[in-house]
Amino acid sequence: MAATGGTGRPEKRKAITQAATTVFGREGYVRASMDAIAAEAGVSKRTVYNHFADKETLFLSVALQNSAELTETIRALMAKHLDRVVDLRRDLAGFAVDRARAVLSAGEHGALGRAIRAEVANIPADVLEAWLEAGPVASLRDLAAHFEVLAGRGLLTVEDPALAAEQYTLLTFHGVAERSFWGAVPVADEEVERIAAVGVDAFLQIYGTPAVRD
Amino acid sequence: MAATGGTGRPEKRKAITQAATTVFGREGYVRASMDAIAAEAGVSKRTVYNHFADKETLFLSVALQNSAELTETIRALMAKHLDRVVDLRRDLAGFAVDRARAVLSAGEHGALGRAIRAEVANIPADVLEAWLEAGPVASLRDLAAHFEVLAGRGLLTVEDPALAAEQYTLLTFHGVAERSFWGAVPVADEEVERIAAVGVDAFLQIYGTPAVRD
DNA sequence: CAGGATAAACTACACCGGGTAGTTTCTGAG
DNA sequence: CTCAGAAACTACCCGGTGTAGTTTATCCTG
Repeated sequence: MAATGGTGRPEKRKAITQAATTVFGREGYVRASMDAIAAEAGVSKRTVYNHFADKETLFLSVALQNSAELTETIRALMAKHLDRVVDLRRDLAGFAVDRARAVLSAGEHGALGRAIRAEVANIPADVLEAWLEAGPVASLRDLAAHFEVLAGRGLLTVEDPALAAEQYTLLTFHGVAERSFWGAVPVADEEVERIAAVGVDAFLQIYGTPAVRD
Repeated sequence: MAATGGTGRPEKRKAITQAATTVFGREGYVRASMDAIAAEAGVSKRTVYNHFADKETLFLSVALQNSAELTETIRALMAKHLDRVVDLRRDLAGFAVDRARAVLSAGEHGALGRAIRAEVANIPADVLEAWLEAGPVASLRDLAAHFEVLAGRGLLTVEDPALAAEQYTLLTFHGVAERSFWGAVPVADEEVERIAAVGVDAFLQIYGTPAVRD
């Protein structure tokens, strides 16, 4: 019967979610088996079902958790690069590179995002919305807030910070994301840096103040 | 044993590839069953295996075919909007809207692309490369050629046509593609038009000649 | 040109080995 | 006495094959 809630020993639960993240990220939802997840967690299948009602519940749970964690990671990268900007072009490019690496690294950080994108047609609308809200939408909002500050300091000319954040993301990130199929295919580091650089160039042609646009 | 080649009655073969495109697009590779494909084609399962060695061969075959067809569709849209440009902003936006609709329509045109993106980790590298070459890469090249012509006419200031084509695609298309998860989630028509409009605005701020940039 | 033989292709259906989600039962440990 | 481990069990579904009989196209013969 097992509630979806916090039944059972917390450390087992942690091991299960960790294992599920790994296996779902590696195999995708359909291919991943509950046996494999239990084995990866070093736990019996009985224990898995003691913590999570069924496969779908487990998947959606780790998906949401992963989304929030990744958003937190990106938020930290933003703080690192955009809180104390001295060289705008350099800092924007630095954030772009770090974010691309964080999301598209072979590790399971972004791998689960691939699984969600693959399974999106079979995810309930409200859960999908929650995932978006905890992940991409939140990051976009964070970035927009940073751009607003930078505009206030006269470093950017931004009328619609949300739009600027989206276009920055498109120009510096989505090209790599698409090329690497969201991390499934490796992309060389220098390629990531090159794309970040030309993306920031383009971004600054749109939003840079004259002092920085050249 | 059935070769992958041209064995069997051509019309049956056509029915099978058509059905496979539909079912793979709707269900994804793993969920789609050969029984379902045979049923959809109105053909016995044995006939399917008479034409295609196995499930993977069938999938990769229709994937490649679909990629080429979609490229041809987009090529036609480019010709329609960009061969005789009179109002650059309007024509660039018109192409963006039409392409987004063509690729992201609920119909199976782009649905198979979702299946490939979902399965990309399990696709042989050479087949993936062929798919890219017949699809996205080809479209990018076509678009770059058009931009070069427009630059020659003094309508755009373009040093690297390939880069301009990629950035145009990012700014006017990838935002919608991501938002709709490549067609899995519907996007309102006016939203597509809005994104195309602001995307073209940004693009022209980067590449427009002074006469058209305002 | 008619028509029947021939070979290739297709259908229907049963079948196999294997794998899956989820449940249950029994056992042992804290 | 409660919870978790181990493993077997149920009730499927899937990819792929084998077979026996039927359709379809082709072509040769009269």
